[in-house]
Amino acid sequence: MTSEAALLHATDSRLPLYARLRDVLTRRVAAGEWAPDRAIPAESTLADSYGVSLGTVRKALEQLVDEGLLERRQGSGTFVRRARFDQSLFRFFRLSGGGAIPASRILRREVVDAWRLPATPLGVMAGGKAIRMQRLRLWGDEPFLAEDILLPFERFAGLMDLTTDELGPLLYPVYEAVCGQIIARAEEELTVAVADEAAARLLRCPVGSPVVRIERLALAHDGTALEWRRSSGLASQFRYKVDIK
Amino acid sequence: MTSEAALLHATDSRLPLYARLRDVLTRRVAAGEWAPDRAIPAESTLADSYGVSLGTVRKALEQLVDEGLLERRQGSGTFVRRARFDQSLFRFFRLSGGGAIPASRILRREVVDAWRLPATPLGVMAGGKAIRMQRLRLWGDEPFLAEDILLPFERFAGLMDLTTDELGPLLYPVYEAVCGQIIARAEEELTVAVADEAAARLLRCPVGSPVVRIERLALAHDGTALEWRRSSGLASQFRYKVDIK
DNA sequence: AACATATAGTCTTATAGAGGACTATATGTT
DNA sequence: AACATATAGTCCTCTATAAGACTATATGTT
Repeated sequence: MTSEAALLHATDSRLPLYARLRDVLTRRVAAGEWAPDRAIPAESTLADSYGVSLGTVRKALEQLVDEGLLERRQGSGTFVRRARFDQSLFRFFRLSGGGAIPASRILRREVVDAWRLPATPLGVMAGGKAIRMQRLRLWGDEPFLAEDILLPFERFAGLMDLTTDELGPLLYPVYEAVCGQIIARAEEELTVAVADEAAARLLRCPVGSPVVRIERLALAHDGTALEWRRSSGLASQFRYKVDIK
Repeated sequence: MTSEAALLHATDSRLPLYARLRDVLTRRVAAGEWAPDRAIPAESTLADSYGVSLGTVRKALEQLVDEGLLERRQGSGTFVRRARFDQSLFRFFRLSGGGAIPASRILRREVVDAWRLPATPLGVMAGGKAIRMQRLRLWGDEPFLAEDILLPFERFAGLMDLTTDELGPLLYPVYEAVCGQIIARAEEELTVAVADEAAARLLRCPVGSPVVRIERLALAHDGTALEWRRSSGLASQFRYKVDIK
């Protein structure tokens, strides 16, 4: 359409055309215009809509694919990518049994005043109430990860209506199905600590043995913080591989 | 030239043209045809040489840039990228004082029979002799990393002619200048362990305190293993950030 | 010697078009 | 109902061309 074309060319910064188109499309995805796993308009359609050439569209899409926002399937279309990083655990922990998802046991679930929390993560949930969950992840009968999860109540109130059994081992799909909240990306920070009494009891290890601590802030497409969690895992199970170039 | 063009089109796999060109160029870089920081032929030249269009060359180069093999400088040329990952420490350790390189102290340097080594890394140096160095890295007067480095003697014999002072805080430039060995990439694996007596003494920490262990295998462009090292660092200084998508 | 200016060479952006490859759906046949 | 085949729609490869932007060097001027 001419309206969209005008809109694009109006953002008359010094950025090249494909970069402007990329930013425009990012905003449309962030605004939730297309649901995850849904096809966005075809390259040729976009080219027409915005009044640019096919190559320019392709270059914009290419970057968004690299960023992990989109996903292309030849012959089928270009799709909003659904983040699936519960597998991130496998990057960090050496877990026997390939591919399968470790079991979860929810130990606690409560609504708390956010401002009462020990260290409110980044002031995210300032003011309001928060849902707090404690969860244990285990491989078979062996616990290897203790999690402390914090969610802003107003967005995730629906969670409290479910039984803990209904929550299942993967939370992010539940967030989406029950609360309509979609996790787009996350920032993780790893450090090493020693197990305090609580952690030692949960992980069945001696007090003072080393644990890896993972703090994760999960964000929506538009950058608002949706979930914070701190996980403590047995350091003996920890392993991480990197390729450096 | 026609010879090169023929060579490219002869590799008549089912791979697209740009992928074949990419592989051919990879081999030329790996063969050391262009030194690091040296410009390779211009895009237009390559297009002519191989008898393909400019767009095809650009797509091939693009991938090599993404892989970290090449580097483009507008107006100037396309260059073989020099791997500079001594900064990888900063990804893993929270070091006060931004940017500066931590000091090094070489504690030991000797030639050993490779087959005598406790766990010959990947059987790399099988048979021959090896250079073994022990090094301590410190921030000011604070030691934070103890390194055990292994090199195949036949390639790195020249190192034994230098004083340990001449080695300096960065080894890879020395490898290149003195021995002509260029590190292209590396594989690292991180685990958590507890300090044994030797490590505790070096790092000035109690025996049994948690340490992060980094095992690195550094490789040449053609994939031959050039250096293996195991570093142990104070876990209290360890921190690693990731963005997940 | 210092500074401005031109110039050649390089990568970058953008366009247009043609044919191929792949996928999902519709259609027809058995 | 099951299976093959056609078809439309999508992304993918490759070509060709033109003008812009940036860098380094050469040249000229002061």
